[in-house]
Amino acid sequence: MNPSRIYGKLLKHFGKQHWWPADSAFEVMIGAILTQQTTWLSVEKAIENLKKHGLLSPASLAGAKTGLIERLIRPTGFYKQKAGRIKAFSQYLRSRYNGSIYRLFTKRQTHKLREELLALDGIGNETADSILLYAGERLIFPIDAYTRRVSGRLGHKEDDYERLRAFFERNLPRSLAVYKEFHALLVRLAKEHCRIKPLCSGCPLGEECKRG
DNA sequence: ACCCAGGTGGCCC
DNA sequence: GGGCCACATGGG
Repeated sequence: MNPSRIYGKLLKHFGKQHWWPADSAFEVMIGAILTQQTTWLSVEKAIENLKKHGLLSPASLAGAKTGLIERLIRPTGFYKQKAGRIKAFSQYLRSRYNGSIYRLFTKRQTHKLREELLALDGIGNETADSILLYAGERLIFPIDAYTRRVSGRLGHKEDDYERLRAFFERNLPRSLAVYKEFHALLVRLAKEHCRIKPLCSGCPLGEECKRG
């Protein structure tokens, strides 16, 4: 399969997705943790709750009561785990970077930053890469379950995270805008057409899909 | 009453 | 390297 051609088709069919919806890089990072294994609608509610309580900055979240964070993010599920993780993440930003997202991202090699993020509790491959791309403006292509499913349907055998990421990064133009948009488009496509019960009518991929 | 959601970490072999 | 499991609310 040719990712660039797929990207063109999806963009033409769906239009721009305008990811990542957030008011700040920190909001992107917190959203990236909250959105694990849940719907974006739930994350929006949680983010709204945090905002209402003034808890959308590293300093405020780092000092908040864990029980309060749990209550505010409950709709996203796994809320005890996630509350501890976003608090610990905020404390890490506070102690290591004085709460400055700018200091976190500026003058840092991407792969070093990636290793550093991966070492944190609750930040795995996809979350780290979403943060790097959408909050850090790094040329990293995140692989999520939908991207895996779509590339499988397109006949691509590779399933290993790093190899799949390398494949997309090798075959896409080196453009932040393209990376951001394509990842979002793949999610959109999979949601509408590649669920377990496939809804293939109207799928913009047509004959390219080799399901089964 | 199921099944799924923009994963991660722990444990096992 | 892989396969299973817990984590948990909310919507179809």
